[in-house]
Amino acid sequence: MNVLSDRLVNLFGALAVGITDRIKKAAFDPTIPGGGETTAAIVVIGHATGLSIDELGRVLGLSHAGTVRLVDRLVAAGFAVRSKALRDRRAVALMLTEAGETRLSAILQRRNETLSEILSHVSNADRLVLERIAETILAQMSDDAVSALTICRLCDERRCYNCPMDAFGMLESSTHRVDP
Amino acid sequence: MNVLSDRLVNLFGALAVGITDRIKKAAFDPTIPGGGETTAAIVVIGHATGLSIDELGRVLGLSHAGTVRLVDRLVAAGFAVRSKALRDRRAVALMLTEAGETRLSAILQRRNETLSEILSHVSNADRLVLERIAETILAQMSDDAVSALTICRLCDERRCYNCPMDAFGMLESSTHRVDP
DNA sequence: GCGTGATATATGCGCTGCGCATACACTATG
DNA sequence: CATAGTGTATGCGCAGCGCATATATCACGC
Repeated sequence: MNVLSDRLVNLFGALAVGITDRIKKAAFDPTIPGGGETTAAIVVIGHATGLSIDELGRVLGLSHAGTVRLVDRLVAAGFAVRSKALRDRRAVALMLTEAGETRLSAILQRRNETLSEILSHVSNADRLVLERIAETILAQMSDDAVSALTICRLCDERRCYNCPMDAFGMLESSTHRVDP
Repeated sequence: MNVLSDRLVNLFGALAVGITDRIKKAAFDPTIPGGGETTAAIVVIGHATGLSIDELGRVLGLSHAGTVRLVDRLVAAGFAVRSKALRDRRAVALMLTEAGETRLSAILQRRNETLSEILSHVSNADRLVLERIAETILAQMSDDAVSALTICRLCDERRCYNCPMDAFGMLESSTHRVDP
């Protein structure tokens, strides 16, 4: 067993909590109805376009009913649509509207700005180590596409070249994103 | 301006979100009534013993009324008590009961185990760098005791030797913790 | 000492988001 | 074509929170 200092454990935990607070605060959009994970829902739908309500609920850790209401709010606000799934006529294929895509871009931009500002105080050499550490830990924190998407539910995955979470595959119902 | 890769931004953000999820899941105690930040309240009261409801509310980011109800739940469950503040007879000095201390220990232990397991996959050399990075970032993320406590609201501060957040001082109403 | 504004706490009220139970539609398998 | 399984939707009630307000105490000026 390695020597693992209590101090590192605490600093690392505090860092995660503090950074997450900042991310959520930055990503929060008051024009999107509903608090909690509603903002994350837009990111997830944008990334895994065509996913079902059931899958979205598992990614966000919500009950089925809660997810239906969340989607109701998103649809009512004009940010997402329920379209017909290709394979399964029971299922719904969720996708963003133009307005939803606009919100998504704004969310991701604010998130990226916040994180960039924070990371700007870390030296170039340390950034390389940090990237390796993050990659190592992330790779062992997920089992499947759902848990990977849960962790990445506020990520700008289009700008995550060689994302380690791609190894966990995609959701059943989501269509492949076509790169612009 | 330094070169800051989009990939690092995303991995770092995903890491923070994923770790925070794990921490909150580990810290969550079903025997404590009320979700949300109720668990964190026990940690905060344990650390800043004697703090007022107003201060607790600012640390947790809740309204005054919400904090009063949170404390109501904690008191009803027997985990905390409202005692009389020394200086100000309007204010309440919050402190944990024996049962509350027991819960606190269990919460912190589960948190520490979770984080230790995650960090066990990081090499010793990288841990040194990670500790330095965390220290650097944390030091510039706080302004005062309230924001420092917010970030540390799930920390085991008794095991955080030379904690960088100590630089931001203590809350007005909290009495100094006496080391055992 | 006394009045005035600020501060700390407590409570009535209503809203929102969520989960549970249930109903319905479609699929899959025999 | 019957039966079990899966995906979605909805009635219902609850828990947590914020807003507005009331009460007690403090701080300060006169």
